[in-house]
Amino acid sequence: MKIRATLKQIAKELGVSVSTVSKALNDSPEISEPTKIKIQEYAKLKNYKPNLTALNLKNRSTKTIGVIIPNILNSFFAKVFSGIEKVAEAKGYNVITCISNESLEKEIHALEMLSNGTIDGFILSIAEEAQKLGEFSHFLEIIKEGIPIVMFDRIADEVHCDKVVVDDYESALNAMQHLIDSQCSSIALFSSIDNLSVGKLRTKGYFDALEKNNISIDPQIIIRTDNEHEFNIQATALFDTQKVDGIFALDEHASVSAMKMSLKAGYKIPDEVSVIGFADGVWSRRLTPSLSTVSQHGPEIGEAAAQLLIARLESKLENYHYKTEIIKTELRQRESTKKIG
Amino acid sequence: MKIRATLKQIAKELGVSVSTVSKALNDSPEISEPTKIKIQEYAKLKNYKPNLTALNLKNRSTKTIGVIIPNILNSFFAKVFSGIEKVAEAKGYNVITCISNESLEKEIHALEMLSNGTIDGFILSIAEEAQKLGEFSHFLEIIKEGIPIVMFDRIADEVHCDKVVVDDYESALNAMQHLIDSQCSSIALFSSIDNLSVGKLRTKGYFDALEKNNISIDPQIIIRTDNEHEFNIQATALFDTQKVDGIFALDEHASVSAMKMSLKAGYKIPDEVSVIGFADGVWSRRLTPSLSTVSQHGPEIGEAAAQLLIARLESKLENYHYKTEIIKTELRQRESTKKIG
DNA sequence: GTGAAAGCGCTAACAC
DNA sequence: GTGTTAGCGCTTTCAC
Repeated sequence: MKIRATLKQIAKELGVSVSTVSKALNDSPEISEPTKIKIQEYAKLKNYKPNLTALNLKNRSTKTIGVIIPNILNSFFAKVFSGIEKVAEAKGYNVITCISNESLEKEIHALEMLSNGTIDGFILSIAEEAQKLGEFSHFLEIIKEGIPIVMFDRIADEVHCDKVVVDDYESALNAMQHLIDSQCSSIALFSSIDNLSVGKLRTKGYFDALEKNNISIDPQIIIRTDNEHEFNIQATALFDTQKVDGIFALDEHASVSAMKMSLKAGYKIPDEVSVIGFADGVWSRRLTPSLSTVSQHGPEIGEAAAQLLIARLESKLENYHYKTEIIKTELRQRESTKKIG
Repeated sequence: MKIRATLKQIAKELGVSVSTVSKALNDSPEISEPTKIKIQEYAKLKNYKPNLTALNLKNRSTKTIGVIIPNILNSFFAKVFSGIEKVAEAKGYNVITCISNESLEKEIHALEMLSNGTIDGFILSIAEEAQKLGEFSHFLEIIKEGIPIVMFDRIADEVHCDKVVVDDYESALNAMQHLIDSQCSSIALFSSIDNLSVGKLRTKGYFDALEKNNISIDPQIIIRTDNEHEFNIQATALFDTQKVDGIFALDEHASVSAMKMSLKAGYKIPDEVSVIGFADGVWSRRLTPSLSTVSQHGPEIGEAAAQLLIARLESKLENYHYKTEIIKTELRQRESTKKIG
């Protein structure tokens, strides 16, 4: 194990001072060409790399972004992450990642662990548990310490910071309108994320779309749960007892279950029942029939969040005006919904 | 923006020396109880957190693992990542993540960017481009600098380091045997990852299984490509011209295409054609019919890799004996294959 | 043009 | 028991 070359070492071996070496390697005009060349070549030979930790200490900045994601196995978050990483990489930032696993405790721990000089700022989406309990004081603490936070997707109005969200309410309205326009009149709501901010917004879109179109609400065909197990029970029961001609699903599990259960119940999709859901695009296309989805542009969300954070980190003047950026969704019509002529 | 509390500051405000504060906060027995308490309470009040960057500089270690992943949108890597993160978190390590996006250049860049004191060691899976070109010198460089690397899944025999792999060859043999035992005699090979080390191993398993069972090789029903586009062309052609009663697919795209195209071609699965593939378990279950897969235990791979790396980092004595750990796969029989009585 | 010295925040050996 | 000092690796004034 070769030990890493340092300025001091090079200086000694070349019989010059540390500061000369430093300046030479930074191509300072103070240093004469000959010495500069000599030092630079020697450094290359020795494979010298400046120690970033030391630089960070000096600069009081680490060029590192902390990302806290509730669940990396959820492809939406993986996509957002890829967007963050892309922008970060382009701007010379590192990304340090923690997974809260939807747990408040792990979220707090991650925040603690990184808020000690390791990172310059956070990008995060709130853990389910925190959102369910309405517990956001750990974020406020961090912000009070002067570390900027950008929240995406699952946000909290109580926390003042930059945010990137999807127009969940609008996109629900929109998706519902599409179902209604294609002659669905008895549209079920499928949600296994009723505890999340985004779930609530989408649900509101469902109700408002019905109201706007003078369709009465049928509580029998509405499933609002906060976990997959309970969802499965209720959905199975629903298929046994109710008839629907449309399903609006608020999350991936609900979307796919809607498809699978409809097929099993003998429905023809989309002739007898249309399905629209929030789900991963690649996999939705792979289903037979393919699933129409509300596409959330995950990478763009990540990119926007990273832009926002880096902009704030690099703006000298403190700008107390927090921005909330809204990324538009898109309705992807595939085979699970009827074409509207 | 409140400025972060430092030892120096606290020392001044309390009228003691920096080292007293440091010792008090580290609960050193050298310090008397009263002062200790006084200092500790004041520190808590000021919300003091030791600056990790400074500590890292002092300790010449960062308790941070660099992870380089070819593509986070591939759920296999996301799973491995979650395993890495879990172990790292448990052992008090941070995880810093880069995505090579299958590009050699980005892989080199990530390696460079982090090998300057930012991280203590790497966990990575080789980018497709690097593997295709057989270009591994950048890894050797890093190892020569004394930074340990653990490779997983896509590895290179040329690089001596700790490794974690799946028994790709064995699991291919195994999956093939299952198809053969369930009376498939004309089994297609579907691969869109023929350039990867894992793809080659699985392919070898395919051939050897055929040979062992005295089934002749039919080149007409073998698709070996290194990209999805070319794969789609060849697969479409195959379904137009050939008849098969079994498909062994080496990657997710090939697996799902096999299902979708079979259904479209009017095959009954599994009665007329059986399909086994390497693919994500959750989504395979969601397909109709559900897909039988070779399950790779992604999280376990990540956990093993992290264990291996941390063990090496924390072992004082240099142990030149590199380990290769093999994580067993499991054949998950679902609806796309016939039950064997 | 080159070097000495201070300092980023922290710890630890060594005085007192 | 408490303080002084040196040093981790680097940059940057300020002398020379």
